[in-house]
Amino acid sequence: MRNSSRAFHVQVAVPVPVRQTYDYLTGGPVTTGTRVLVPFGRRTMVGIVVSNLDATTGFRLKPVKRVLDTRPALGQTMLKLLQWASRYYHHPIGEVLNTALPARLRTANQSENPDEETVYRAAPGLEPAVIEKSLGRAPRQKLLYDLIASYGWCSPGQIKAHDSGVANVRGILAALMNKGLLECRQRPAKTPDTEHTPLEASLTREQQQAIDSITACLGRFSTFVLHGITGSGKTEVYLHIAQSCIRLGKQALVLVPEIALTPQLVARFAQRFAAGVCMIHSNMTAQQRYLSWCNARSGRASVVLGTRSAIFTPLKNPGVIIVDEEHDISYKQQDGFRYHARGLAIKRASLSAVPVVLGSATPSMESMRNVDAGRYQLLRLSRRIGSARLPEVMLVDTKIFPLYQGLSAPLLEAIRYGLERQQQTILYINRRGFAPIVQCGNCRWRAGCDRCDAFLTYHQHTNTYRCHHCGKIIRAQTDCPECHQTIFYAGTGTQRIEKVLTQQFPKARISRFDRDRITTQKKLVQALHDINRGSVDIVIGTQLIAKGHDFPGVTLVGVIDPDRGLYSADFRAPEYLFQQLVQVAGRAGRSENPGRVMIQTAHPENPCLHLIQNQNFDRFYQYCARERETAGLPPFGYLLLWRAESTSATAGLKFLQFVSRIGRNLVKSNQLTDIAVMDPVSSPMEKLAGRYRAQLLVTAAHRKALHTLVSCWLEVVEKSPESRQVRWSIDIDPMEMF
DNA sequence: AGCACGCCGACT
DNA sequence: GTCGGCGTGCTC
Repeated sequence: MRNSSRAFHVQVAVPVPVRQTYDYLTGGPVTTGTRVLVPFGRRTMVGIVVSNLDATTGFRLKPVKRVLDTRPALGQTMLKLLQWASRYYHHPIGEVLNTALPARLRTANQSENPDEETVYRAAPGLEPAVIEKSLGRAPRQKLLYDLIASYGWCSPGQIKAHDSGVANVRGILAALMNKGLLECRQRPAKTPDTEHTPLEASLTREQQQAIDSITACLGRFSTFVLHGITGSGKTEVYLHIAQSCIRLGKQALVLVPEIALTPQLVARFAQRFAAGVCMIHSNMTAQQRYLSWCNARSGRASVVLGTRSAIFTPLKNPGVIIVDEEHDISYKQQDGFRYHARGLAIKRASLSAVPVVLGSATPSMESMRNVDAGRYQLLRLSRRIGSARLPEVMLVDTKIFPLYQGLSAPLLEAIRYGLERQQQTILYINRRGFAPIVQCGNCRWRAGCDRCDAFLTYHQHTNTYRCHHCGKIIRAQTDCPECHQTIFYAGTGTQRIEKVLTQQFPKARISRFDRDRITTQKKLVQALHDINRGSVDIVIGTQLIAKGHDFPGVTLVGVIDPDRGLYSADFRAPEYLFQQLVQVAGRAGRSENPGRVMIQTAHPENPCLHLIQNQNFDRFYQYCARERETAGLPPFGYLLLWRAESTSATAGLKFLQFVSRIGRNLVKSNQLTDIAVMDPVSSPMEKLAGRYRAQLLVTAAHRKALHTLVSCWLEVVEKSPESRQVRWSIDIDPMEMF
């Protein structure tokens, strides 16, 4: 490649798994964050300029093929955030930058300018007879044509907003254009009207204090933990803060764990801020996401509401970042670039000098530790709004009250009591299907998945055995494949509870609320609606039911089987159990009628359950904190997990043994204290979907030393031929260890 | 990640 | 004698 007279060099991050950038020649300096088309080996790729250089590298540099943006796709703050994230998570910069771009910008396709929109009007000067002839046999085209003719210049968005009952507006517009009945032109995109419905006037004193504290910090960085018990009105606080931002001409970024599961929160924002809200989630098409991205960047959207990846949405004028249900582990990406959206939210807020609000009924240990250390400010909502009180929680000892088909006599009695009074019940059981145990009564053979280290669950409705880990489905058998004796089904899932209740309460209206039944967003909304208008008496649900829904008619919550969560290998199990139970318990007693929660357990003496019973978050936090501090676990120590997977049973472990040898040598040679490299082990579920997984845990007392170690460690490992034998990854601050 | 180069088994 | 297996190495 000729080294021409062009004097400018740029460093470009290319989306490949390599911890390095590549230099190219340009005709002049290029603003960092700009997308460029570059030759890369035999390929042509879209990269991002990360810096301009004046020094020559000695390489025979290739020139950039084309500069793709007039305005950088990644702004300076976003670029800084992503470079920080790349270092923090030790993930290649090119891949990090790539995940932050909307899919539409990952290719060189010349994007139409989203700041302009196409508007249409009826072509002038046409004879009515001509129009009649063209549209006589196309009623939907006629409807739309008449609408446009009466409107004048209008955009597809405005046409859709008329809700004329016509689907496929764009297709029909195209048809009308083809017939020559419409003409079109470009115009600057219109800012949606942001007329708001008035905010709730009556706030509790605590709500008002929280709002005041946060709005007082608008314009500078500050981290708030909003600890609000279930039903205390956190959403109202978010809405007020967003409102204050908008008044200052700024935008609010709101993260939620899963948009599909929080239609009520989404609806409240949409109601308040109308067209000013834009959504970012995985069910949208690439084009829809891109439009939301553009609306956020141009400032047209005043509220951006999205899941984990929405933390990468550019904002013209950031005002506040809100992370709802901040403890939720779905904020942690579980593959590829394993970032935590809460962590990025805090970093982003500090770079943008805006406040960040972490809201939860059960804040994470990490956040509470930061409160203790004085880094975050704690705001509390300790009372429910209106006349609602927190439910009373009882433990039902199943050693005293034996279970019949998963249900104890006191729980059945409580359900009957509720039915007589037309009050609703939620039964929480975090296990789908009919029975999780499929076993031979004679030889003890048990049905397992051949692709995973997991047993199969019996699903009665379809008469199948299913693996809940890889999705494998096989036909149910009548007798044992080993000894041909009869197979029996033991244990309890949602379907069994449904069947038993139908027998026990034949007149009750029972609805099952799990992934098998609720398959689409539409069904979810329908099911929530049915519960809220009282056409259901008993709801049997998994985690799906626990998240953020407001059910005013529910007075009883029964927890069928929390014991699996009590004695798990994962040190975070008590925290997760607490979060889950507080969340599901919070569904009870949200209006005038007091609520009751009954937890069935064979271990009523368990301290964790006691703390849940008292719903004393602070004591629960202190209890967990003591244990974690003693063990040097997060948030008092730091974790790093090497993961490896392979189709061979031993390759992963072998690779990690190699990795641990290198790690230990580095620890020794650098005299690093307080860092422990454990032994590689098979993952708790070693085989998953046909692949064998292993992991290597590293603990450290200080983040900085661990960070430095990882950098050297990776360098050595990546250079080795061993690292090419298996698929491996590194997980900073791992949340789940399976 | 791709994509090519490179060195050993079953085929026209 | 070639076609093609996937191990190894590089991409400014």
